[in-house]
Amino acid sequence: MSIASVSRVLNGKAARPDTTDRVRAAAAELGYLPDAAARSLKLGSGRQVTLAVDDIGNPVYSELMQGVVDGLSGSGARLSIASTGQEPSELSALVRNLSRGLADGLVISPLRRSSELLRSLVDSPIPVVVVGNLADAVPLDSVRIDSAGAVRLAYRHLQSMGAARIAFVGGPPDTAPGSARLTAFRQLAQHDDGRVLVTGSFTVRSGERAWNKLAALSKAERPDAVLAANDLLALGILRGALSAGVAVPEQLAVAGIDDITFARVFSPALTSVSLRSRERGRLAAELLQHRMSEPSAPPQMRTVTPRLVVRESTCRS
Amino acid sequence: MSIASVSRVLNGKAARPDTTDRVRAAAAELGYLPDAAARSLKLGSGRQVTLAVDDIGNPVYSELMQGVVDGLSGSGARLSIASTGQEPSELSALVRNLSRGLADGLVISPLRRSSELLRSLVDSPIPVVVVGNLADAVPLDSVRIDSAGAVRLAYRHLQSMGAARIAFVGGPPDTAPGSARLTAFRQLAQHDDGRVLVTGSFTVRSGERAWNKLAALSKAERPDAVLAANDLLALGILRGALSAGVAVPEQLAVAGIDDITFARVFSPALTSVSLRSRERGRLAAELLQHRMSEPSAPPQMRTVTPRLVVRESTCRS
DNA sequence: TTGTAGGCGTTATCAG
DNA sequence: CTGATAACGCCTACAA
Repeated sequence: MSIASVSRVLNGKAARPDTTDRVRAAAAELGYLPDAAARSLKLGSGRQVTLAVDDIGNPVYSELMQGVVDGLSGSGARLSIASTGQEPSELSALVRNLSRGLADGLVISPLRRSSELLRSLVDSPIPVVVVGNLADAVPLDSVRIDSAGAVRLAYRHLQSMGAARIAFVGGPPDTAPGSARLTAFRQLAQHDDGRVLVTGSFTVRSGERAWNKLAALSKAERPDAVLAANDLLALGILRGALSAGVAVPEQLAVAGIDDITFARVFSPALTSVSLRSRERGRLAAELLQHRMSEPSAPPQMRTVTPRLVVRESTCRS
Repeated sequence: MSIASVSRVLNGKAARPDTTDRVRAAAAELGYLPDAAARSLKLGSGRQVTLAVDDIGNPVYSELMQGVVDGLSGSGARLSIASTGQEPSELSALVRNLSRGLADGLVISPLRRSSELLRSLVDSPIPVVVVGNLADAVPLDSVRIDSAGAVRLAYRHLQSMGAARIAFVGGPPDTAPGSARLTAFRQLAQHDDGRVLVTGSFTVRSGERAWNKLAALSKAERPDAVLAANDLLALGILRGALSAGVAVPEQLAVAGIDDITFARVFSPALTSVSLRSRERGRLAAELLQHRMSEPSAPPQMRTVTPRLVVRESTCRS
């Protein structure tokens, strides 16, 4: 029995039936498995896709991941996800060390788009798709959202529900979504007396702290609606308000952005603007596969339209 | 400049200073990166750990992952996580295809422990640590929990808060935690008239459906407390009860198991039994590293003690 | 201290 | 249709 025959049979190439059988039998007998490292070395690719995010603890990224799985399904590619989880912006280091053999394609959704990171991405030895709004000059495939549109959707909705003083609770302004959403709100509210609060992280904890600041305001200053830059912040506000005995939405309407799975579970259920994380993941996977099969095609772009999901936190039915 | 010198410098072996400098300069210039596949082939290991779970969408597994990251940090190992996400019990297939070169160690937390899966695990060509309660005869490292203790903690607590009729909402009985927690409850409640409901999945949706069944009960039969087999089910119950205008905890007390991050965010905050997912992840990573350095040591076991976290859903302060 | 050469397990080419 | 053989890129004796 020769090495070459084994390789052929296991890769589904033509072979005489009895040879095929003998090989299969022997492989089963010995528990033989092809060595993925060697195959990857020889072929120059191991059908391995990596998803890199800052914090897989955030439900948004779990959903993004589900989408990537959807988009990859049937292609035979394996997905491995890398999350720094601890230090933000360790992503740069992660990307730099992503040599061939570890991954053959990368989907990345970076909170902070430092120029260092972008350079690593452009120079990457493997195909890259970015989930986020890049500058047009960056020659990279990307899946984008209309941040300004998302904020506007929520803002107009709050107004239409009768809110007179809408406060904005933003995330860290040094992050891409943090700054985009903040800018969008300022744009909209420049003629209203909208109050703006900025927090240190996109977390429930930060949302609760933001609530405390809001609650300390004088009666006249206090908002009757809050637009939060993401759902975790919104949930923190909601939690704070409810604990303080403030009725939602009667005394305070609250809306978030992202429409995470838990948004509908909360009580009152959270009104939110869906950014279709799952679909974005799917699109990213498709772009990546296209890029892997056609490495020198011009950069592509997909844009996803935000959608308002009205629930109890802004509108008691 | 010779290949060997490059290899030596890049791996931190001794070399003359000026050689070192020249190599580094050239590497930076050319953007050279060692090919991980080739290195892995030669060395027989790529410092790559895989975490396999049924559904990374479940917050429990996100926390487990954080723990594995904690336990791995400083070891230089990379973590990649594999989630079937779609078909339950595709884990078997995943494990069977996990040849050398893809991963050098595996942490797995299977919902269903089919004998097929266990066989794959025992025969695996790479070290394996199981997060879950294996039969003692299975020669595998494992991180365990005291399921019966966890259920008892919640049950006794509900009793001590004055609950007279405690209903149990269980998960799928064909899963390991589903069956263990159900058995534990039956054991405890055999002399009480505790009602038992079994659901098809450990999800919020299933919890809501279970609430509908509970709500359809006659006044006399209706429970005054619910013990749910996990927090997602508990949240579903909570959501259902609140929507129906039932006061929690005054008319219905609700307790869950897992103590997911969102448990404290919910309003009323959910009483739950912590199974310390993050610590279990950390322990699993430690066991795995030990196993990788000492492949033929006898199987080890760690057990984590559950802890009751009392919050508003059982006890209005 | 540096260079040369062999082989890790696989696939692809080329004779038989 | 099958068997021998040459790379893939790396690390590591061993020789210089």
